Amino acid sequence: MSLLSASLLDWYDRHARVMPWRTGPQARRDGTRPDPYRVWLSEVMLQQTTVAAVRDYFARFTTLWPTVADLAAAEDGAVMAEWAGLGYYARARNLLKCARAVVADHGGAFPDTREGLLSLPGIGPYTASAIAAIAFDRAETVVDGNVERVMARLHDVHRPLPAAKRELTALAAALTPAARPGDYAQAVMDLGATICTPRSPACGICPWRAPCAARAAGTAPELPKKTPKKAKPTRHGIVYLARTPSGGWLLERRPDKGLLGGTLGWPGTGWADLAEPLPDPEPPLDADWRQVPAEALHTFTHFHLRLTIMVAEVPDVSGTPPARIPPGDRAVVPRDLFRPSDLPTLMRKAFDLAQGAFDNV
DNA sequence: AATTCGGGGTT
DNA sequence: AACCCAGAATT
Repeated sequence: MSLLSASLLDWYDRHARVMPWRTGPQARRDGTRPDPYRVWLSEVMLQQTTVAAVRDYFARFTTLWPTVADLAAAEDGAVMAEWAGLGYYARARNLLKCARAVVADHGGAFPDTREGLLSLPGIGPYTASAIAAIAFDRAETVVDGNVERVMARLHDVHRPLPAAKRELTALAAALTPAARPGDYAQAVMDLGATICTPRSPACGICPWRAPCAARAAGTAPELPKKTPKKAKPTRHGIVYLARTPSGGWLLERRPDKGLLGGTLGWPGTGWADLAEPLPDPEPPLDADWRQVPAEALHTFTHFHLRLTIMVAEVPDVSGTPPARIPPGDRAVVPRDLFRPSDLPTLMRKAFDLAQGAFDNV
């Protein structure tokens, strides 16, 4: 093991705060291994998502579905409902595909190699390495945003991302030790998350202070370089919230592909750029629609959205459980089966504004 | 290589 | 506002 790797593992042993879903160095010495199901679930949830945002979702998922077999047997709509608010909903769809593939094709046990894991839905280069290293003690190299930043600074790499990805991966691989690869992987990421932060890195207390090239050059705070991103345009559309006298709501499940794919929401128009012709208002049914005097404002990865909200009272019809609404379809969900927490954040914003409008009538 | 995927916290 | 986040899939 290199001196660099050893010094980082030493730092990790002294400073690591063990994540709730992991066993730490102490547990490893007891001979226990992390549950691959929990490692997988946490790593998928943590893709582009902060630990604070994930914590409650992870607890809920593992309570509802303690094993991969339990999750594989779950209803699609139930999983989408529990994922609501966490974002990147393709992760939830792939989560189910992956769980069902593990049960159907691997006897209910996750593959224990990087290559085997890579073949599963929703598991890419990072997650495959993370599971292999953390759950199965394989000497694989994890490269996430933290590791990219740490390597760019340690070696003073000025080539911008994503072009520098291959170079940074090679630099990280050269440091990965054969011993304790899972702890080492978490150590590099912890270093990036707590000391080698994007801005104002705490170089003074960094275990790699001495060997860090960017620290010596004074370039640490400006690394890694990144190619500039495009500005976000603003789009807008209309949603229609229909409520029945008994308190039911007309909901639809979006098609599985595209933005918010597979999630529950309100019927509405498409979303057009402000410079383009507005989408034709097409209410889902004939009613006395009233406009709510407030818009739902939301920002996605690559555009801003302003949603006009229309509300109306419509006659009662027999209801449908939300999880039973198939993709592309719509139905009235009875009052006692409707949970606003089942909605993605945009649709919940619209609901909250409409709710206020109904209350004021 | 570039784009499409959420949402919230930090600066 | 811009940037960031234990990225993956698609084009």
